[in-house]
Amino acid sequence: MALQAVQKKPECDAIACQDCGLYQLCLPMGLNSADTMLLDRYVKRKRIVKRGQILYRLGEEFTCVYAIRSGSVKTYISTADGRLQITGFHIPGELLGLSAIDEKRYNCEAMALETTSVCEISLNCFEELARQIPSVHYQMLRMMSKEIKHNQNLMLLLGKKNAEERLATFLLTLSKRFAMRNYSATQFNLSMSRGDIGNYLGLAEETVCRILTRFQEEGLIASERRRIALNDLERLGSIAHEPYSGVTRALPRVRVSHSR
Amino acid sequence: MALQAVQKKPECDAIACQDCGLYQLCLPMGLNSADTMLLDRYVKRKRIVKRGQILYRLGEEFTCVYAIRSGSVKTYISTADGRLQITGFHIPGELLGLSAIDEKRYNCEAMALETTSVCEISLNCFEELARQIPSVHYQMLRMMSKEIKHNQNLMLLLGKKNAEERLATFLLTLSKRFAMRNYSATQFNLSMSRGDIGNYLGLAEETVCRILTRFQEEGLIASERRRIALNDLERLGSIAHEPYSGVTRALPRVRVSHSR
DNA sequence: CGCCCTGTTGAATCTGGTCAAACTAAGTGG
DNA sequence: CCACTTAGTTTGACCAGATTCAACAGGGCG
Repeated sequence: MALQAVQKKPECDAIACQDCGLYQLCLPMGLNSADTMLLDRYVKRKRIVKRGQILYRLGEEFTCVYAIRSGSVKTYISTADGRLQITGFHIPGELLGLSAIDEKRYNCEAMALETTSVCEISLNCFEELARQIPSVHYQMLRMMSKEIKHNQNLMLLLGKKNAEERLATFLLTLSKRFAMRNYSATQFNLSMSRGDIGNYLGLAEETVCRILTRFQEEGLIASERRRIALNDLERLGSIAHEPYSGVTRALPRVRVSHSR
Repeated sequence: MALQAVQKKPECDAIACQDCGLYQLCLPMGLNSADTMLLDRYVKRKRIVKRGQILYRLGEEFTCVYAIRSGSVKTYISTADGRLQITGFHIPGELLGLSAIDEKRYNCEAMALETTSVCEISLNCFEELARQIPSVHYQMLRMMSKEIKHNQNLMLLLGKKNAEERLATFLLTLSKRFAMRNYSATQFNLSMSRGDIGNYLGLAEETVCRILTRFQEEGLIASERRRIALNDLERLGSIAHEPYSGVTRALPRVRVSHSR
């Protein structure tokens, strides 16, 4: 039954897995080599988009999901009067576009932050894939569930955290995502501008700068332009005030908090 | 193929559909009477929770999804130091808990805002249901896709809108959801407190009050405590600055906006 | 009937935004 | 290769919207 995850050991090798984010969808299902072969057939086109180019537009017909191979992408929505809100930054190994399933139209716009290579998987192929390997459906549910959780944490950040907490949270979240993909957790470069970071976190560009300098003065980080090093994950963590995970015990005593 | 929605006319009657939110999952699939019968078998328990009682806790094992029959529920997450962020208000006909699928634990806490009646559908039953009616999977994807879109709009609100815009957006969104379920779009009562509204919108309780009074002075609404009437949907809409839908043309000229 | 919770209003404070300007890095074209 | 342009980043001064603190009013429930 698809709803119960098959938890065999994955057998496709790490290189192939890193090569294309589509594997992320199937890896946790424990595909055998045959399935992995099968998978390869469904990756139709590889596409390169340059910095600033659009991968898909808001409202455009939902035709493909995209798996990022290298580079990075931002997704954003906007008010009718033109204010943008960046809803996510996406790095290699991540899958894009799935949430368009309901309306058959992309519900955000995706723009490359740097030269980016993606796999395009057409919807038809994807459906065929799900027919061949039923637990793909379950895997899709898991990924969307993960995205919902991520978005809820972002809502907590936007609704309740102050500027310092937002920046610290942002840096640590990035760090964890890089670490998960075997990149350095303490040293990486930001493919997005200060403006983008501010936009994403609900802060002004200037505030982002000021707080980064403050972090630097306090020895928490070292940053020069896009290059950044996290020198004190510990202290950053205590600044960030991560969401409560709830595994140890019930929620802490309710403090019907106002924001901030 | 499940990914392609079956778009037959629904055949189960409206009363049954309103009776239990589970139908919402199946309605758009165009179930025939036999399937509808089948569905009934999977609704195991009905449960009544009183105001302030918890439906499920954060981190608790994912055992059931809940369909709201009557009343209303708030869901929220929190920082480790006890600040809460309400992530959603839920009204009759809506389904709760689906996003726990990834981690097999509820990723938020759900509390009744008033005396509320829900259907508990155990995961096992749900899986059995999906086995019997394959497009249930597809329907789940659609619902989660819808939730993601909703959350993104909330991120836009929290990141870029000022207090007036937030309140106007909130009232209109509620109005639309009520209208969709054949309740009045212009007159309803808020089951949540001013504090809850403020928490949800990233504002202080006092700010919510002040702006509601301002709206009332300007004749946009009439409100006395929990009872509210929207007198000028038009003008509320222009205050709200709804998200750009993207159907007519490309995104408006980029204005790399700071927040507020 | 009185207490308590929710909602409302006022005044002071402050975080973070806006505006302006300088500076740096990276292109770009002559 | 260099002057020039452009985009991105940083810092300072000032300001405004929203929060905080506080006091009070009114309903509803025990």
